[in-house]
Amino acid sequence: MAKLTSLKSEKRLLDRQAADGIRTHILEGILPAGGRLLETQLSEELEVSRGTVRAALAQLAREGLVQQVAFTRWQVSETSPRDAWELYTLRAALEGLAARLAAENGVAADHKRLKSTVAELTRAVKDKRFGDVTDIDFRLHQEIVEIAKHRRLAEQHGYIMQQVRFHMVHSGFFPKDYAALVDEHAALIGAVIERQPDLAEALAKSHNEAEVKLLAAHTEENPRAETAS
Amino acid sequence: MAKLTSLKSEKRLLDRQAADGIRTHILEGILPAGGRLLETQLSEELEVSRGTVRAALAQLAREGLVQQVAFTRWQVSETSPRDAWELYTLRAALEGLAARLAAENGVAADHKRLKSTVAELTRAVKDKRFGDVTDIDFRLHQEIVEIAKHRRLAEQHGYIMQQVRFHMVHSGFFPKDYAALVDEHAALIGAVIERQPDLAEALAKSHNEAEVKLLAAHTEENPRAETAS
DNA sequence: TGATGGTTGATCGTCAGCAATCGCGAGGGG
DNA sequence: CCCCTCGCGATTGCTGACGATCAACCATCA
Repeated sequence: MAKLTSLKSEKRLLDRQAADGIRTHILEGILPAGGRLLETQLSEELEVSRGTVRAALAQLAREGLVQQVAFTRWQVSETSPRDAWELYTLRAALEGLAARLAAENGVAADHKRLKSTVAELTRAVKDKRFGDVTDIDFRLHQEIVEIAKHRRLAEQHGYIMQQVRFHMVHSGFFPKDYAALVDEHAALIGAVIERQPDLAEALAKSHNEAEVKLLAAHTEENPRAETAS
Repeated sequence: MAKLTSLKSEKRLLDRQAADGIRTHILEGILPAGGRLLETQLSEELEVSRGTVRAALAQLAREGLVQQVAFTRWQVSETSPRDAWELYTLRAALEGLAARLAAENGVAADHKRLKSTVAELTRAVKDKRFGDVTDIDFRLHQEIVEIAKHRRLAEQHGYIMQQVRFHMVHSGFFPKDYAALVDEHAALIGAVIERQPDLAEALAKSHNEAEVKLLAAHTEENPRAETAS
């Protein structure tokens, strides 16, 4: 008998699927930041019951993409400069730990995968396929986290990166200095492969600090009327 | 006319209240690790509907105290040495950031509160009120996080600390060297008050690393039949 | 103008019920 | 005796409908 992949391995609970659908809409920017979400409308569009929609919205609220105003409304989260600062500082702390662990634990196969992704990133920058650059950038950081073999870290990092992506889409902030971006990633991956935990952690942190400074400059230039927390 | 206090200040959504009730039971060790939770039974005991119980359990699952086995059962999470390692490494990263921010941002009132809590901790150790020591220890770390003024950090730290408490209750691990505990906390708070971010971050991390080593020794001495992840 | 009260529409919580799935033991075959 | 299969009971997953509660809007009236 040939090896079969389980059919039900990807069978997911309905509320998760509903959350996936809404999440995709939010991350693609189809739903505007601060936009209202109606339970009944969502339940009709997704063809699930209102209870299932409520469970999905609660999940998304935990992920930080949606906010619940008790007894009143559900809405897509807003983006403020304060949020961006929180995301990048927290991301620096988490990725610092991830880089350290990856440098300590990574095996040859991991190193090979990282090198391959860095090469992809370099090619995309050289070819000026800037749309792909962001995706590969995200994937590279995710691979480091996976090598760290830390379930809770991976989960938290995933939520943070989701919010980073959300913030990028809605604030129009994207990296600009692609040459520096490639250099920083190459240095970080080099430290991981050469098993230098301290250096890897430091590079991961400084990489994020560089981005938070760029973001601060961006929000200076593009001030928005956002309510302070 | 006497001033009235808002009635709704403590009015909470019912599913949150249900989650609070179950959470307390779990954190006090009344429900054993791995113990099964029946939706029907909980709804009868808490006198809420099954739907509300499901919402509460989903919330607790997101907090890491409960696990959902699809179509089969809800159960209290298990504690493994791997979990403990994850909790302490992640906690070190988060508290490192918190200590850094607290050292940068703390004002006089914050410093006063920290000193007061350290004094409480010192007194409790001197009086050998070891039950109180743990609570004050937790509160001290929470105060540092609050001073950092970082919403997402505070949220994540809260969830982690909840799981740490859960793990302590169910694994029987408690600090032993109370003198060193007081010294480490005093040094950390000193660095925060003297506005030395680098030192504060380093002390917060080493404090947690010390604990993870104690824990490793503890699990060596008290091996349990736990399933590896 | 500004306070009052009513209307509207949304969320919150409950309930009864059915479908989907799993665990486990009885039963049968080797 | 062991192993496999089947079926039953228990539990979870999901639905639709309902009443209660709450916020926002609007008309009324002093």
